[in-house]
Amino acid sequence: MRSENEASGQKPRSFIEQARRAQIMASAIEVIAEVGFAKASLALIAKHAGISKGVISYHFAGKDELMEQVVDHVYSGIADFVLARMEGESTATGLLRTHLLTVAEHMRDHRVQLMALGEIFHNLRLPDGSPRYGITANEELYESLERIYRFGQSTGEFRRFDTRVMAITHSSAVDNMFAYWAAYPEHDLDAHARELVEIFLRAVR
Amino acid sequence: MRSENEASGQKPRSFIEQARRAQIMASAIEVIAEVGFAKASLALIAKHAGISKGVISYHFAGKDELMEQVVDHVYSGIADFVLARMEGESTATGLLRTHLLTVAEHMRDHRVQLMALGEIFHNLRLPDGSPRYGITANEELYESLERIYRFGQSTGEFRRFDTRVMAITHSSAVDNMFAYWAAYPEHDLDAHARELVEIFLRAVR
DNA sequence: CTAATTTTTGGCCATGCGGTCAGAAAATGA
DNA sequence: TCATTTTCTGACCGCATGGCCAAAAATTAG
Repeated sequence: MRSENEASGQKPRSFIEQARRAQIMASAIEVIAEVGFAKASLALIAKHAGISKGVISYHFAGKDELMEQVVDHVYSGIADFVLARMEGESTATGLLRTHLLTVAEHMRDHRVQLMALGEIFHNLRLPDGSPRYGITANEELYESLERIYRFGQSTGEFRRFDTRVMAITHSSAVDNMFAYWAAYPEHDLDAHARELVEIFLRAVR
Repeated sequence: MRSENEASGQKPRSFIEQARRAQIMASAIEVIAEVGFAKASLALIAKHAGISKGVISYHFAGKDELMEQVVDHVYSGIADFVLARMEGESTATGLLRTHLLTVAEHMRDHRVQLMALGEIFHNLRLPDGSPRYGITANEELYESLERIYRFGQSTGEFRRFDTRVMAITHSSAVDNMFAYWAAYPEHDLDAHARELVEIFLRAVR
């Protein structure tokens, strides 16, 4: 989303600043994936990175900003990868198949990042106690999936159905494919994704 | 699972004991549903129940036991309700439809219980830091869903497919139907469930 | 009624948390 | 080289947590 010298903000980040932020985010991802969100304290993240705890406070406004940066980083990594692969597709069927297979392929190489993403997603809360990212944070994803399904309906590839329910179901199938594979690493991710293609293509036909 | 005087354990629970445990569990459910697992402290649960914090320690071995009792209680509530409704069904198609519709019906009347269940499921950890209930806690559910799908395959109602992937997808569709409705209470739960029936029956046909 | 037992209270404890800060160290620039 | 700025350290703060316990209160038994 942000290249490196946005017109909006203040001075550009120094080299050290960028490197430290990246290092701290990477450490946070690894710690969260290993011990879970609740036990991923700043002290532990700092220790794992081999730095003093104060450095995190120096480079980030607080724990919440660090977590949000991690989410942005990991999430845009997925989006960039998947959207690039979908660009060539012209049919709704092709878009659907490519989306499912590409997401699975990306998961294979980003296990810890996605585990951390899920932990933060489920646990981070605003100061008032309400979830920072709840289901409501999926709205953008739901809308882009609905666009594919409506496109398929408009071309006659797909039957009529509630596109919102289909998008929710699709999204949850992908999330749980990852969660299952994260718990059982020997599970065949690609085969799972191919099964999902079959399931959803039959469901919409 | 446990009626009221199991042969296994020690002395039966006194009346006061049972009442207090039920009261504390109910309070825990409401507090967790409202402020989330992380902020649901024993102090808050006690205050919400109008009792002193020490009472909880007196009636439960610790916070973990309280949480596990809540999970057992809510979970067996679902299982009892859904299994009773499924008893009359003789076809795999009927079992599948009944399962989806009955789960949705149960959700409608047990919003806070299920919100609390989800919070505990996602957040409770063993002393060593590993999840108390992860995806692996779904094994029993997956197996019972797989039994339905394999039954349908054996009668020729359903095509051949990977029953494990189907069970995971089915289970996640139900979980997210609830999560979406919990976030958007005006969402039509019954219509959602009927869409799921359509989706899965087409997927297996 | 009295003694024994169960239950409740409210304060206390050690622990770990996120965040802050003064000063040391390192990098930068003239 | 030396002054200035950036970066880092390690100690410290206030706070909330889960758990503990002595004593009070309530209940039960004889």
